[in-house]
Amino acid sequence: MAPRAAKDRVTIRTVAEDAGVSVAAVSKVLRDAYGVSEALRARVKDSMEKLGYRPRATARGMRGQTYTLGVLLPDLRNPFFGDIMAGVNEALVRTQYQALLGVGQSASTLEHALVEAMIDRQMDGLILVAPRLELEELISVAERVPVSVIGLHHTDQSAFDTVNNDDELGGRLVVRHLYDHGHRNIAYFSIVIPGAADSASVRRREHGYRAEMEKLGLARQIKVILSEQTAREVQQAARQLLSSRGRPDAIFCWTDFIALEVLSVARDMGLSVPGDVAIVGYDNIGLCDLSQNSLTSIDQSGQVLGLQAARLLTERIKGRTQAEHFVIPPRLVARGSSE
Amino acid sequence: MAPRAAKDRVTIRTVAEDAGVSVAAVSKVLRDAYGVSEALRARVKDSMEKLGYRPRATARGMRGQTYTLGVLLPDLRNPFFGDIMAGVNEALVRTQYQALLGVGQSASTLEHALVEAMIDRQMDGLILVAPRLELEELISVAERVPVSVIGLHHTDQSAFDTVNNDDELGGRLVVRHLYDHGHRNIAYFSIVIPGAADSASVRRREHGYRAEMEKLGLARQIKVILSEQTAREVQQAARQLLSSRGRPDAIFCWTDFIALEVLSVARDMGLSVPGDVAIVGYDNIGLCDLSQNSLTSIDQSGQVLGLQAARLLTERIKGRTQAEHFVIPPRLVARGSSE
DNA sequence: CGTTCTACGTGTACCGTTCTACAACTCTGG
DNA sequence: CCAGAGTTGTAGAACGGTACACGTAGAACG
Repeated sequence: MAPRAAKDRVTIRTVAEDAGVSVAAVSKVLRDAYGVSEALRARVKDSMEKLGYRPRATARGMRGQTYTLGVLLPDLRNPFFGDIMAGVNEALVRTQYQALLGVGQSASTLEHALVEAMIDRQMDGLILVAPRLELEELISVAERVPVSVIGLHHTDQSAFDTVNNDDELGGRLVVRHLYDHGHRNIAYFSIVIPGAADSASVRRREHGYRAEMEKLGLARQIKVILSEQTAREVQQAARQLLSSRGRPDAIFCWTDFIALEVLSVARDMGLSVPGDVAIVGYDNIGLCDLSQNSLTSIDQSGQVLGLQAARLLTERIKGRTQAEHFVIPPRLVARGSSE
Repeated sequence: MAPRAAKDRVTIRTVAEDAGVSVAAVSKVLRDAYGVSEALRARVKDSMEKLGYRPRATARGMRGQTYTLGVLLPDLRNPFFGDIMAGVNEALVRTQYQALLGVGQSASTLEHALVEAMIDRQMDGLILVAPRLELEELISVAERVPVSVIGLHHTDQSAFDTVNNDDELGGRLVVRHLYDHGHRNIAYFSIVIPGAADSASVRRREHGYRAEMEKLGLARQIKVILSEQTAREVQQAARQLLSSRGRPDAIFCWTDFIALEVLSVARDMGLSVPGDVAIVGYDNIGLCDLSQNSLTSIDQSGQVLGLQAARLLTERIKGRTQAEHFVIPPRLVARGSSE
């Protein structure tokens, strides 16, 4: 059997006894509920302190809240999600809430299982980051628990809140920037996301790219490369693209993580960046700043995304029923890979 | 109020009724407990399927297990921890257990709070990755819940299991490799970890470095640089080191994450790598392979670390009381930054 | 044939909270 | 001085599982 502490565990009853009040009174103090005098509150808090009392979240979950928020991340190797989590934790510090993460590995079956697991654990709310779930399922989840989604522009949905940067504008900014630096043959390097809705970031950035290309009279130069997500496939697609006859003179990669791979292939092939080909990413992760990468990117403030998502979620838990959709303006950060 | 489903929630009682058995019988099926016939098990499983029953982890936690394992990670921007999590999840797939993560941001107060939060949530076991907690506290935690530690060589402890690679050997391998490539003036670039015990990876690697240097008659060349963890401080320390008169011709960085920063500074200063200075990291994260980094590193198989930690933890939960200490042999992966 | 096992199920106390309903007490104003 | 309103505290029923103690039936045994 697992090692357990003796039977002398301190519960709400121990505290009540010590403070000479009822269990219900202690519970009220715990929840900052209405109907306790300052004197009683102080007395109970003293006892809790003295006894080192900590409320058991599992027990609370039976009737009330667990004060736990679940965060679903697609992947842990892309440091961008670290930025988001930093924001989430920042929003939650000094609150009673605790964020716990699950990693879905960008697989819808895993994500589905994870979301269900979080609901089974009676989490008070979920932050879903770029989930690969059907809208239908998102709604079904949101009916059971407050949800805040990052990375999907479902701005017409009332069942859950969304937090995004303006991906379409981001795409336009990139094209505009490259155009201003003399590039015309600009490709968009994207990945295959089975069943990706038009609301997905990857699509919105593509829209922005297409729209700006057309606006600049470069409709015929529009080229979208689709690769599988794995490093191997990305490299292969990049190699193929860079060795093709109509090689683009600039590549807009849908994330920095992909851009770094493309950059690697370009270097490997002896191409000069940005001389032979300019490369731009998206997310502005810390690695962009390293001189060996010096990657131009769009900053979408992952930390702010996380912070806002957590804020909206706690609001919703508190009772808001109307949906809110938060959009952050993207900002281009120019570096050596494009100028 | 948060959106909740109606009162028709399906509980263990609903299932029992539907299957025409007692609640206890259903519970037994759920837990794969002894004393249920195949026929009954099948009948109950059918009902559960039909009704879409899912046991509430909060309720289970009150008396039994929650089937939840907590993982404490120091940081989410270093992709190495993604490798570890991949291993953890791999070990847990097709079990009843679910891993949930917390991020301690390498701050002992945050880590402390997180561990307590996990205990409050009645998690069945904890995997602590390179925790910045005093040994005393580790033991205190391990007395309350099964614990498996990654990244601290407390091989004499019986209260918890440990999983590590042989960091000392790793350090030796690096020095040996650099020596073989003609380097003599080899520095160890490390970071300040307040109260880091001798058991910490960062120290063991240093030991290996020192030992091998001495063995090779390079005792007088031993040089250990200590920097704060932030990118800013690391860069500053690296710049100082690389512009000093006695500039080393090789730098062994305690992690890849740091090595990439040092590499950046070297490039920035116009130094040739490995011509002017060779650079070696530790962890062998995916980024090492990118041609712009081409970073020689020690592979410590993060995935295996995670997998073993999860395996040991579930064993301990099942009842093992004797400690196990798992060690993985490190492997040097040579790349352009050192040859 | 009676006794003892073993396998299979059941009944129900219990886990530690929250929350509803209500009692007791204190004011306030007529 | 008392009705009514507000405030502060209490009792006890949930919540949804687990696990212990026990009942029962059929098999094995001597």
